[in-house]
Amino acid sequence: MPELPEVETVCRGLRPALLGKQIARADVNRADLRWPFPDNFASRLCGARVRDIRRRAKYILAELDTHETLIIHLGMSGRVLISGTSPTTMYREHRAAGAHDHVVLHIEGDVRVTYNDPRRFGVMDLVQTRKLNEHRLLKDAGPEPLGNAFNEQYLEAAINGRRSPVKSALLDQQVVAGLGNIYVCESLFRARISPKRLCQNLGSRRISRLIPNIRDVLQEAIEAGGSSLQDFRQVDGELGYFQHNFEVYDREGHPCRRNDCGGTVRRIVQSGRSTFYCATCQR
DNA sequence: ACACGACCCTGTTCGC
DNA sequence: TGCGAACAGGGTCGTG
Repeated sequence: MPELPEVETVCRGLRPALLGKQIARADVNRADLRWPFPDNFASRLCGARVRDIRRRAKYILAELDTHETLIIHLGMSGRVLISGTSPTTMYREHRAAGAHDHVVLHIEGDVRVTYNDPRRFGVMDLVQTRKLNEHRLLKDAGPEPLGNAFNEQYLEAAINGRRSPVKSALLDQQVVAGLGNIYVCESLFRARISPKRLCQNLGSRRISRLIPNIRDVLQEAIEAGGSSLQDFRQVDGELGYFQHNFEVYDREGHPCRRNDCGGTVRRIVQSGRSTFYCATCQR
């Protein structure tokens, strides 16, 4: 579920609840997610104050005043929910502890941040802030697709000579950081590029079309609060709305939405993942 | 170096 | 209604 727009939505929701606030207690309810939690995880969080919250690729980075940064990845099914009982907060009331609530941060002022992840493909780690960029999960990440470094010259060089389909290349987090299956499908549709086209046959015109279409679809999804499939929620429990704007994702057999195209959305499998596209207008 | 499949784990949906 | 197979937005690892 969580690709760049969903992670960005979570970050934006966490900021008002956490910035400048102290973590009074951390309940860590199991030993691991995808990997073990770091040593003394709960005690290192306890008493820390949150100085900054930002996103890099699909990672949430919470910088603490203890010179450490909490790294959170939502995997496929990770969710973050904020609750509170204080009348000064706008969050829904605390719920009973649920299945798969693996970590609960108790924030000063009776606010809770709950991390829930049924499949446990998520990750949490705590590292020295000054070494953040050397972290194994972050050091090889490609440029942010919404940043200036992600431009035509960069992308052309990054995928030049690759033999793989463009779909696979765009899913590679070293090529560009933060895209996932949904937004790659949607970007390729907007750019009218077949997901099966090999990188080496893209040509500069298609590459230049790709850049603004990737940016636009991500920006629009962020503004819609992300996409809610299954039960992805924003941190306050609200749904995201961008799923209503999908043009190909999960629309197998439906008519292509491009004016006068007349094609039908197809589903194929590429490197084990579903790809949705219109073979009539994507070339 | 690159590209692909298997794998991690649980929940939901679909076909019989 | 029950049951197994297929599938799901993530990434890593080993293999050829």
